Amino acid sequence: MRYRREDVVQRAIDVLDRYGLADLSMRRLGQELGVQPSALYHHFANKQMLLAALSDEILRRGARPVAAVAWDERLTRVCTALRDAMLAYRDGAELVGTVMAFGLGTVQPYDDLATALADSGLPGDLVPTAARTLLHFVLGHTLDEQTHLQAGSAGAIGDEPRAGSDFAAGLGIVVDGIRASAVVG
Amino acid sequence: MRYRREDVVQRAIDVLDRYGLADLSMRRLGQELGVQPSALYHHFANKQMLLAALSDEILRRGARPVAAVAWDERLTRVCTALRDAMLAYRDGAELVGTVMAFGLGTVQPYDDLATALADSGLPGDLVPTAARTLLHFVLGHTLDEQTHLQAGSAGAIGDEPRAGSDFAAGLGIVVDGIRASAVVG
DNA sequence: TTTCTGGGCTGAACGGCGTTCAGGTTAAGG
DNA sequence: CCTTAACCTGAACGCCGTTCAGCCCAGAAA
Repeated sequence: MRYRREDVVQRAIDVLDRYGLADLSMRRLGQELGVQPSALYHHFANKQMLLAALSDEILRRGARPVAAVAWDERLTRVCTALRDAMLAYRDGAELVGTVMAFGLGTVQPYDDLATALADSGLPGDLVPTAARTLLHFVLGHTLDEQTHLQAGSAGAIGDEPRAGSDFAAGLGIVVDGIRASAVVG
Repeated sequence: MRYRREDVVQRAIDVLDRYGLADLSMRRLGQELGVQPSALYHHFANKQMLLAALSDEILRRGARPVAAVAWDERLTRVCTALRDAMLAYRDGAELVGTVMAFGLGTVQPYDDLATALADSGLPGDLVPTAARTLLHFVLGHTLDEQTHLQAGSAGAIGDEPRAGSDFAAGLGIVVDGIRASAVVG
């Protein structure tokens, strides 16, 4: 059985979802494919690049077209779609977060936010700042949520549920802040 | 030479600041102390606990008394102090971030924020949400900033400087959002 | 059908890593 | 001086990412 790049990505996402990021090693993935670990280096320069490809694929699968609505509603939908995309796979938020921290992978999420912010009436030089602020919130909140969710489902201590509405509330705060800067500025 | 727990923490912070988190291994630290790696396990149950102790110590060293000023000014100072504390050591933000993600280490930063938010007029059930939102922003922004700073000082591509004022601007957005919820709610 | 070619892979090794454990050593209080 | 507990040794276990010389075989070209 010979594989192409996309086959490896698919299988890696399987392993990620079943065993978690910590157990997604090159050796494990090779074994899962019935292949030597070194074979993977014909598809990816190193593990970082493989992870970047995983992150991109997960975000691509979670991408949803955003309707042309009011900028704040649109912003909410983009952020929620990003969150949902990461929550769709085990350790998805951790994966996407580390890939972005290394400066690898798509900047699609940032671009989506910047685009939505263009209609907000925000002064142009605040758009990148606002986009990054939203990104940091969504990444941080989702990472937190996913970690606690998985810790809970692993039979750990009964962490307060902290409903998904907490995300909406936190996002509301940030969007309100953007609105304030948009109206005043 | 025999060491106590705090000696190990001090030396580990040295290694962290000089070589970075990736090169802070138990073997490396043992070697730095002239001690077998296994000796470290008499002071810490595992590496995670050591890192948690490092994180706590770094935050403790950066702690500053916050004056009794208006809640928003106070919030800004607490967040800035947290950022400064993490920026004071190489990979400080990454360290503190991972320790908090694992649910280890102090919750001092969270408590400080929650305390400052108590005077904001925010409805009580929004205080935890707002505190976490601020925490996610500060952690995410500082991690980003520190990563790019260090990449830049390593002679990499000339990333746009993105002045420290970007932090203030982003923080301003979130604080504005809190003010909006405080006034309306 | 045969030849060629290059993408995919093997197998072994290198130098790391966190962690465990049985037992030795040493500083400090009685 | 003796005891005791804290501290440490040395070796091993089973992982990890990555490199490299060379083999194999599907499919295009002749």
